[in-house]
Amino acid sequence: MESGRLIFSTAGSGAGQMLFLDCGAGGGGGAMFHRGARPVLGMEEGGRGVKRPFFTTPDELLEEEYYDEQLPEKKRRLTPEQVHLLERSFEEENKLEPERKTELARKLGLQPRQVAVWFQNRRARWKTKQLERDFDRLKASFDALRADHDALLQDNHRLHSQVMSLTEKLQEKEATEGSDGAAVDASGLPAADVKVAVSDAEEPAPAEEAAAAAFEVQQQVKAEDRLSTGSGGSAVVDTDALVVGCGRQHLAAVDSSVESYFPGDEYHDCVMGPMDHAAGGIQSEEDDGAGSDEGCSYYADDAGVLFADHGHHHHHQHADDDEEDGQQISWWMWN
DNA sequence: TTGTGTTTTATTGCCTCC
DNA sequence: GGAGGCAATAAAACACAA
Repeated sequence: MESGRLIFSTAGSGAGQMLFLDCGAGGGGGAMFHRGARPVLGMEEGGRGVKRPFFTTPDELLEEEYYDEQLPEKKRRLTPEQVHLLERSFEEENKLEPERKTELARKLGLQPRQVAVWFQNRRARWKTKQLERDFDRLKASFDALRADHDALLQDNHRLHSQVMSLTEKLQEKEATEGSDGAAVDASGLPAADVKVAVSDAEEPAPAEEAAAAAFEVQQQVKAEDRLSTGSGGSAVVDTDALVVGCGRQHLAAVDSSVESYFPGDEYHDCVMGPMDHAAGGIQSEEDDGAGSDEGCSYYADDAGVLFADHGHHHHHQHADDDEEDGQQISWWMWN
């Protein structure tokens, strides 16, 4: 098409509607529509310079002198009143049904096409803003998570120190008692691996108490380790890295990265989700505070100590015995 | 006044839905 | 296949600093 004007009538409101199509500009924005009838809300002067009216009468459009004088016609912005009405309409509903489009066009003295284009552009702007808002929200969330992660790392270091200290004390105590011939390791397992075995004894020995305390601390350290060493500090933790055995006879925390004392197939049916430290609970991707995996629920108490509820059985890691059947629970520790 | 960045109006081409 | 939506893009209009 040559650069120039294409005039045609439209099916718009009222007789004498004319469209003027200037194809000279090329590219995306070359074509301009000019409405034949005078607008209800016409263009006005404002800002800088004198503005020519975008819309003209059919007579003006047909006057050659007008063309010579006005060409090349330029884009004209909508008046504040037009924009205001369009905005109000957009707030009510951001999609435009044909009837509403026609009605708006009639009210505003615009082509229905212009109204449709305005809505389209407005939706695009809204989407951009929405993306910015979403980004800000996600960034804030990420920053908070990172701060939490940093705090956990610090806690982790502190707890590691405590574990080291307690372990040293325990070893000293064992060495002293061993040299006196008063204490004998009855478990048959290497002393470096097994710190304590809680049996039917009513009162734990002092060494056992220390071991239990050290164990509890280490449990938390291990759990936090996994959280803090996840993918770039993400809150989404690989559940495979956090496994709790839920057998009938035993309850034990097993670190899959460390060689387990237990047969793997005995505890495969209970997988621990990540612990939500802030909430004092464990979160799966779908649950808040508690989750389940194939009949095995898991949660944490106020101290962040892990529970596992396998079916109707309820195990607590620092309980001395099973609440339901009183079966013996052994404490295990690893280095 | 001018150069430059931003906003607004509009087209084009592709896609989806009926 | 036509209508409508959307992404990409062009270009005019506008804002603003130097």
